[in-house]
Amino acid sequence: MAEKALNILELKNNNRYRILDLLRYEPLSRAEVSLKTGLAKSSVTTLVNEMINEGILLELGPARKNGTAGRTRILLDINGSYGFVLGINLHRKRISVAAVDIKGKELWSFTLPTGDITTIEALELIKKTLPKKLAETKLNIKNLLGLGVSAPGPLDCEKGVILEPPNFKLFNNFPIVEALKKEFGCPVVLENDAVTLALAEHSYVKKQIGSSLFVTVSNGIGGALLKNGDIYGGSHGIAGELGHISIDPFGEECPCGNRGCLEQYATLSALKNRFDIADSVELTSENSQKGKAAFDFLINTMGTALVGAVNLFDLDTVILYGEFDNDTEKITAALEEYIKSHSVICRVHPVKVVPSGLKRGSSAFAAAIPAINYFFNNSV
Amino acid sequence: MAEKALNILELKNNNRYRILDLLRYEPLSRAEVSLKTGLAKSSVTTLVNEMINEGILLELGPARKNGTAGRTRILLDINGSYGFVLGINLHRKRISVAAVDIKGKELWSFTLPTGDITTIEALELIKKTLPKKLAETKLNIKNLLGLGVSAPGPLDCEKGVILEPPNFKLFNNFPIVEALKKEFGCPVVLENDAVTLALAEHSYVKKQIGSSLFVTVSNGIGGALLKNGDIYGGSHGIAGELGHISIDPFGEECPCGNRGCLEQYATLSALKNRFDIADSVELTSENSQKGKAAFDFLINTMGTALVGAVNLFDLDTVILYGEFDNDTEKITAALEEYIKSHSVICRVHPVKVVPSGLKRGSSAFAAAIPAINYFFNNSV
DNA sequence: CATAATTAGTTTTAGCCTTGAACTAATTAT
DNA sequence: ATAATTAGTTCAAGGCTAAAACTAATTATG
Repeated sequence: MAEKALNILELKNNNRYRILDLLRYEPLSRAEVSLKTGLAKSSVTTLVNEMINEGILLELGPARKNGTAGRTRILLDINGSYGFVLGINLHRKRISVAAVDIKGKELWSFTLPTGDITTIEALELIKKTLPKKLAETKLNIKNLLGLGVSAPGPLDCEKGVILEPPNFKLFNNFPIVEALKKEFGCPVVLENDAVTLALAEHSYVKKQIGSSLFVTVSNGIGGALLKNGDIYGGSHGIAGELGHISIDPFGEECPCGNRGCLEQYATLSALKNRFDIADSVELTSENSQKGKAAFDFLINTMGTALVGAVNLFDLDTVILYGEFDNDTEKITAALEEYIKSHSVICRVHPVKVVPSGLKRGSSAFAAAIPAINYFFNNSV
Repeated sequence: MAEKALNILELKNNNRYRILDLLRYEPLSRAEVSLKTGLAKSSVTTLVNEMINEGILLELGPARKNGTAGRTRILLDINGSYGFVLGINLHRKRISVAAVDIKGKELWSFTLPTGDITTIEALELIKKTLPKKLAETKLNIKNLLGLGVSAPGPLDCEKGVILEPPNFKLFNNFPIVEALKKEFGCPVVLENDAVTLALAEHSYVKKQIGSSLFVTVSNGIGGALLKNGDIYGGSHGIAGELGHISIDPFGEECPCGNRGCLEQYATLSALKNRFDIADSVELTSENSQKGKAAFDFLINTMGTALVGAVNLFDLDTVILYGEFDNDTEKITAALEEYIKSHSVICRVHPVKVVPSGLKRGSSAFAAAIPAINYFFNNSV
């Protein structure tokens, strides 16, 4: 209700966006689009045929519905080759880049190790490398429909500025969005990396219905909150900071200012230090006592933070992405059990904890998603 | 993006609702409405004049803008006497009811002590008492535009059912919305009590911009999350359960299943038991050592939970409502200080902690708000 | 195998909504 | 007193969607 009123000119666009948004998840016939949007069949015909002429949509050809009479449907699909976007993930020690077509297909990706580079140097690196790579892979910059940038920690997405991230000095307070917009002449959107991963999971792995929390575990612990596929961004687009939930107010001091933050306990490196284990495999090994202790510790600490999140957010799904590749199922099952027995809400609505369907190293791909979203509906 | 597409018939209604929604907060002229909605002046004229004819809007008469040339504005306002709604707050030991006109003015309210009553008896009591009171106060049931019901704890707002609340057996799993709809023949909406209070604060005390958490402290501790005035309801409309955030995983068992829940520490009765203090006055008294200890304890426990909420939600305001009437400013100031020094986000965006502007005992009034919202925009 | 039934998609006409421009109305600036 | 400014209205024009009647393509049925 807070947005501007719709004038009649925006109405058409609005309905076009709605149709596109439906087709992003699965090919549908005109009849099905009509049913799902509530628009009249005739309106769908008009809008769809316009978009086919413009090249955004494709007809996939006839497709039979099993065991029904009547004319065969003609499935519609987004035309992937209409254009593409670039995703750039900024990381403490590397920058990774991916090209993704508007259907969500990754065209290529690569990683640049950066080491101790300055902001200006990093920007120059991006400016030089991207056009070269585009030329090599025969992608025309004219078809570049947008650019998504993701980074850890607090950002100001509206202003397009990365804000003093802990353990991350690159691009500190630098107006990266403005700089890239100027260079590449396309829309540029900045988003938290956990947010982009959550959106990627929702759009291209499994549509998230209801309220879900996407948790990333690597150097730090990040999180992003989704409600029916929309990000809940909080006041400054930095909601979901699970890593700095205090699970022990008398615990060690954390660089963030708080004490006993989850991030100090439940990352792989923290567990390695505390329990002297070798790797994530040892966590779920039957033979290692140290591994078992570390596993229990992980479940208790992470579980405590998640119970808080479940109670506050009324979650029904928690998605885990990151370091604990090995036997993720065992970890998610244990966390689910922990939450079930420690949350009020769960007595009524059980929470599912599942591993992310995204493969590791999807950050650059994920960074591209907000740019695709922006293309499809002018909003991240 | 998830809703249905707009057909042209809904467009008009949509714009009417937008205009009404603007006028709920302050009287505006047609020109200002045009500016704020983006609708053409001529469209505003048409829509507004229609609504004046229908009796929903009123012209307040000419009003000068200070120091500008031109014709005087004619301020528009919601017509309070167009109709009213009833709010019913269900509490462990009482039911309170309020009549509120659609401008948000409380017409009357009263409280029924219920004691150990059964669900059926309580329902009968409501069915009998309300029409009697309406007749007494000369309110015509024809002008009853809606009915809002609020209750503590987990609910299923969509289905209109109160779900096994802890410490609250009344209406347990009872389809209250259906029953009342049948009896009174108007829309009935069910909402969590903290949610209704948050909406009341937003609509009739101070418009909440950004992300805010409304915290209620009484027998238990509840919470509701607002983003630009819209409730973030979570998966089942029960987000914000601050009271069962664990602040000590090794603490006492809570009836909810978790351990060391905030609710076990930071309510007035918990503090009374733990520190042997007399009342909330003692908390902020200069002379009481016990009071000081209790105060510090309150700030630390509540602060810990709030830091978690701030980090997860990226809050910029926390609003406190409830038991700590005495010297609330001192408590909010201390909490603000605690959060400032314990949250990552706050280093970038300071969080404000403020006492609610609602007077105590606003539950029934607040319960009516979702019904008003429903009247204005068909959504809670 | 022909006809009916069913489902998909298109064409065309009509109606509704918003708009923009030109207007009236009411006030201040000079 | 006249110009400038802001508020609000009227009305013709244009754009979007809807509904109905249509064509198209397939399965069910005897």
